[in-house]
Amino acid sequence: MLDIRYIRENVEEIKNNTKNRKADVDIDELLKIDEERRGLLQKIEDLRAKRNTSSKTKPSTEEIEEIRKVGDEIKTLEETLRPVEEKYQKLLLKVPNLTHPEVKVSDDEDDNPIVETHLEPIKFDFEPLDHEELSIKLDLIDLARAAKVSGAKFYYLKNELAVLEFALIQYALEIVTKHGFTPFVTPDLAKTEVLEGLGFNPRGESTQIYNIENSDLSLIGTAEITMGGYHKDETLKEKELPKKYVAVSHCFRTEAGSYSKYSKGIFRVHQFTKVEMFEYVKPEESENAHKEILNIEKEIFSGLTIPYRVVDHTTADLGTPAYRTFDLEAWMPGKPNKEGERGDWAEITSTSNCIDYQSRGLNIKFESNDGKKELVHMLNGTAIAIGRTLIAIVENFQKKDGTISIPEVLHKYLSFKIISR
RNA sequence: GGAGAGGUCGCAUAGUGGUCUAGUGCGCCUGUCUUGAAAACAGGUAGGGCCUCACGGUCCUCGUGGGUUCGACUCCCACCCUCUCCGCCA
Repeated sequence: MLDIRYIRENVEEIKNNTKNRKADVDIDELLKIDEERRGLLQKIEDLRAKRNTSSKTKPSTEEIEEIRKVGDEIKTLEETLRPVEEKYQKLLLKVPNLTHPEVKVSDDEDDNPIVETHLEPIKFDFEPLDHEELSIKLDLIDLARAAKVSGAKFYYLKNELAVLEFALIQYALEIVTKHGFTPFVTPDLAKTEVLEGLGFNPRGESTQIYNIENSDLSLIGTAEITMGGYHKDETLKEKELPKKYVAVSHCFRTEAGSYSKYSKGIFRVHQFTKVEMFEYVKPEESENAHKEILNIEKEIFSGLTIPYRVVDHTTADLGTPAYRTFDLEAWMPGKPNKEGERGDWAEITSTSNCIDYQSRGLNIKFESNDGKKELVHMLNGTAIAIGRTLIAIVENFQKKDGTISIPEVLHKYLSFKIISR
């Protein structure tokens, strides 16, 4: 979340930012509620102070009667405050993070500037299939039975693809740990307070998050949740920073409201496995840390020889907690482009610098060597999202004879170099 | 899941309705002493909100949330976590 004091003191900037980011939150309303809240708080505290001094020592009968009235008054005001406080919290959580000055202001989500492109899209001397057609032909996924057992947008991985899941995890872990990241396997569920502190909205309308009935737990949509919550309510020492983590988890998404979006095969699913990088750094280091994470993502996909490009999210496409976000988009020969032809770029990784937005929400600080305490900066980035990477491999490395070759960097984890039947 | 014990200021402990605005020890910081250090002695040692230019004031937090009471670390209820034993289980 943002600092309410900052919002109060920079109203125009916040309003402008909120508009640029197409966030659905009324700043004037927030400020009004905030004022109301502080007014009530002041009254309550004055009354409490009165009661505290009166009740210090044993009061007389008349005094008790008087204090009781004060108590009743406090209770009434507290009841008035409660809904105000709730509304205030709700509104404050909806205010998006500040935006990096280099981010392009746009109201078009598909307007993300292309930073660079690595490898040209692969040219085929035959009509390439999409991953669904190919995978079913080669008995690598089973969507029909997944629909029977779990519903639409679930899948079984079979044969070589099932094994590839683990090879990709190992490949990503090997590269990322080489850069000094500590490996983790995390819980797949987390508490509402953690989700909210990180800027996610687990219980709102059209949420992307599955909630567990009769509990305050949600299925995580990314290990960003569990690794971001890892140091909740902690004060880290300056010398232990940066903390660099890489975590394997399952990710669950309801995909509410995504009916019109591309969802062939396993492109858009309710569950997938992902290896995620997460960092806690000093404020002055977050910009460089963000670049480093992006470079690791590039290293991973360059290693796989998958064509990709890097895009820089516009204000319209930034998530609530992000200050700046870069995506890698891989070339997917089977995905139809806007003109309906086969072959398009598709998001395969995403890395965000959330600066102090999440650390404020979760109360994560660091103590500098001279004893000062300050909020840390928090960043996340995909090392590898298995499902979409499988799509990229299957589609890009398909051969005319219907087989699929496996990128060389993965060979050491596998007993096969080609998928054929 | 059942039975029992417990969760207090960085750590360890005391506190069973009103000098607890939480004591003591350790640790840490400052000072005295010392060439320096140690020891000894003295003092200081949480976080957050609100008001204030500031000095400062005030409120909240003893696992969490409710309740009883003029007043709750202390009493009642629910929940969470840890430990021991039993049961179940990959």
